[in-house]
Amino acid sequence: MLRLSKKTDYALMAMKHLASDPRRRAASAREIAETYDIPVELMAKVLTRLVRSGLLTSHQGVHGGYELAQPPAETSVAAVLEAIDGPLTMTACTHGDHECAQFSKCNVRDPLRRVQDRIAAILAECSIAEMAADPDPSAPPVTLMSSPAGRRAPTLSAASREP
Amino acid sequence: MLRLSKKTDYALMAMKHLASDPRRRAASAREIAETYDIPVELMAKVLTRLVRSGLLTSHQGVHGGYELAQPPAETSVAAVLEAIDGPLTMTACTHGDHECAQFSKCNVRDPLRRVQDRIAAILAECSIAEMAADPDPSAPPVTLMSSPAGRRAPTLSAASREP
DNA sequence: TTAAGATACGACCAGATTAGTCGGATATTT
DNA sequence: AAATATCCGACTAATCTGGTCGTATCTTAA
Repeated sequence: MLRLSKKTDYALMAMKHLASDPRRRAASAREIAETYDIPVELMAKVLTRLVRSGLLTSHQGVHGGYELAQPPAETSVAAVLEAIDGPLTMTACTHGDHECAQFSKCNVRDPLRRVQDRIAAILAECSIAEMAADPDPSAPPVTLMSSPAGRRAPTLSAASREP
Repeated sequence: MLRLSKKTDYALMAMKHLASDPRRRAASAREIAETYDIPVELMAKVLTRLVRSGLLTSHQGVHGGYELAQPPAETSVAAVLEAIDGPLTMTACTHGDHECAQFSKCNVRDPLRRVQDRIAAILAECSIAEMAADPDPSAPPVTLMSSPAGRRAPTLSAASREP
């Protein structure tokens, strides 16, 4: 059913979290994981993959954490998918692997490749910034009355969700 | 990686096979399976799912088999996917299932849904007829010198597609 | 009437993939 | 030195998937 892996979900959540964090400082794996109820170790694993792919930068030590390596408008959803799950492949034969038993006789290879290209285009067009523009249900879009000087913007208080 | 299941691949192969079969008569599961080197029982299972979804009609008995229930231009790739793997869902929460542990805090649900909608649109737009229009690599498009009297009309191939 | 060729259906198994866990190493700030 | 981090690999458990098997039923043709 063309489902995204859970790790990819987590990666996108983290990317959006970082993109919409007004403070724009490093967030730790623990912080992100707890915000969204994700197992910490798993979140950490996902984040290091994003670092290795160049989408995040990391900083160790007491006030370390992760930051976006690029402005959110320049990171595509496709890039995040690929960072976690490897190249986008709808079928076994998409990337050179002629391991599919039907390879020589397959009659849908080329048409499917075209469909895949169109899907890849959609994912490449959609940026993290666009996702971040979407109002976060658990964090009201705009400061309604709080943060007079914008110190701790309300987005952070995802913990104080409605009961 | 958004990969199609093997069963879906097989289903699409079968659909295209039927769509581009010039004879336009029922093809048996065995025939299709052998053409593409697919395990017969598995092919049969896939085909019955397509029947149950109304994309094929079946006919039992000695000269039975499967036929397209509709003209190929009216069956979308999306319909085939759904017949085999159920509704298209990129994420766990797409269709009402609030079973995802992150449901209440998820910040990417709505944006992802929009992405999914766009992908679904692509799959809905692409018909089996379009796939069949694509030349089948293992079956050269036109009879080069055979069929002296045109019993097996050479026009069949992709040429005879134009509603 | 019977044999052959076909679909229909459900149960089952084995391998692969995925989600999640654990333990330990290393870096950085206080 | 202690606390808070990332980093890394190995491991387990659960789920999913591809594929198999057995059996029942239908339909045609000899």
